[in-house]
Amino acid sequence: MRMMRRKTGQRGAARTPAKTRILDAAETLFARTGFYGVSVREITEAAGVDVALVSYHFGGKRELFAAVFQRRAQLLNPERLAMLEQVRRQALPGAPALEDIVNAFTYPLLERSARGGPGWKSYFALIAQVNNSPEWGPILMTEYFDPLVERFIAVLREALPECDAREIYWGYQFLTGALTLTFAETGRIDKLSGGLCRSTDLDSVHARLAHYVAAGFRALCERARTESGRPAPAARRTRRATSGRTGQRAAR
Amino acid sequence: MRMMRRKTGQRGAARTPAKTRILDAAETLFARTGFYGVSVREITEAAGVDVALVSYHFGGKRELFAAVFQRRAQLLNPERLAMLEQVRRQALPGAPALEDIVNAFTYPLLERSARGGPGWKSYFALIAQVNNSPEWGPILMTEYFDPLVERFIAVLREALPECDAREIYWGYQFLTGALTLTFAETGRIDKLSGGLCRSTDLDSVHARLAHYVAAGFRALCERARTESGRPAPAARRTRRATSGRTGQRAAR
DNA sequence: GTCTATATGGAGATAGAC
DNA sequence: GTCTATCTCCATATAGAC
Repeated sequence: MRMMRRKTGQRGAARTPAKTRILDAAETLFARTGFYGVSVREITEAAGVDVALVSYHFGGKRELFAAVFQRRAQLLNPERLAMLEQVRRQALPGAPALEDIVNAFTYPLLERSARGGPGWKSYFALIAQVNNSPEWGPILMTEYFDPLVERFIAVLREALPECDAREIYWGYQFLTGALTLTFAETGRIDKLSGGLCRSTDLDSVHARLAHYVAAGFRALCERARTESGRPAPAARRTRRATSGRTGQRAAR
Repeated sequence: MRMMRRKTGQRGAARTPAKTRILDAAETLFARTGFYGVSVREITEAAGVDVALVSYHFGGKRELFAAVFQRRAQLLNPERLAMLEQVRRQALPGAPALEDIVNAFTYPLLERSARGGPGWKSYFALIAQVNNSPEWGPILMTEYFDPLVERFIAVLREALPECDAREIYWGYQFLTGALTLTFAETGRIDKLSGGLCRSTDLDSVHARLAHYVAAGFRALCERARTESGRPAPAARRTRRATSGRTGQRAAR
């Protein structure tokens, strides 16, 4: 995509390889309308290469989709792991603050989506869709990101040693949902807020998400400690934590 | 879907109308692979009706998609609004607890996804995809849900009168991201947790999400109050809130 | 590694009979 | 309201020349 030398024709010294051009174009287009919303012809036309090269280089459309997904995951995950380990070292002999753990998880992503260029931007929009897809999520997210996630969850558990593991898993799910919706940059918050917030403003997300999530984790652990057995917020009575009955009960 | 009387042929007294059968089948299939991942032929075959009826009843495939989306939104939103007003009344003369506001927003959805039957389950999986789609999100979510969201945000602002509006909008975005990923039920948390948590267990989500989100809102308001001007968690020094430098800074 | 040409099947939509 | 038949176009994939 960036700096491409105009279609086919001049194969001078430094022309981008067809395989890369296909990956770049596919990334942009898949991010826009998903796997089924783009044809390989659209991709190869945008890339300025021949249709048949998708089969040659990747095997088929599905393999191309996986290759797009894998390419940048490989670059991201080592950096995120390194940042996590750095955070751990600096906190020794104690455990790191939750905010720092969450930040090590999200910052490398937010930073690249904000300032890494259009390829990264598309990539994260694609992740938003895949993460929420019953078809692709269990395949691609699991394969390319869950090893890293397991490491993060292990460190979160160190930081919350009293906390039931289930609270951590649910807290992580809420985190990844909030994060990936951010990547979709649908502009919905722009309209809702009358322009006060912009979905492209990832620095604002960076400034807030780790605080939000860390507080959420702490609340889950607190809840598990004090009200195990209680089914849901709607069934409580005290003010400030919750007030009155708010409607139907959860269980039953 | 439920109780359908087997294909075409016996048009006895109470056969489900073709229009409904199409909506039901489309809901299931769109939820699985998205708008482009299903053909109208697959839909009408699953519905046991003729292909041409999609054009006749809806105009075309895109209009069918919107109709699927609209059908249940119309049922949900009045109930959510009523629950919100009930929560407000019961809290008078004060403002409701954040947990109760969030719960009024999420409970009618979680409850139906958990116990409303397969149609509702598919519907929410579809919402998860639409909410994270740069193509459909800005159109469908905005049209069918944002009027309701604006009302919720107004009540949240009443409950957090000192808080900058931007914090509320970002807090809402994180909420809707966490909620809709839950609806996708990708089974990722099952694998990650080794079976300790199940993505189909929406009662566990109901027991946790409002606490998590309410704590997150409070943390955002606190952050805005105490550290406006600070760019991000990575740049702080105190322990427990955050510790040390964790890596690159956010802004600049 | 890249391109031409083609095989084979499916897409969405509609005119018009019933 | 529903179905038959068909129009037109596009999909993915591959065989084989260069």
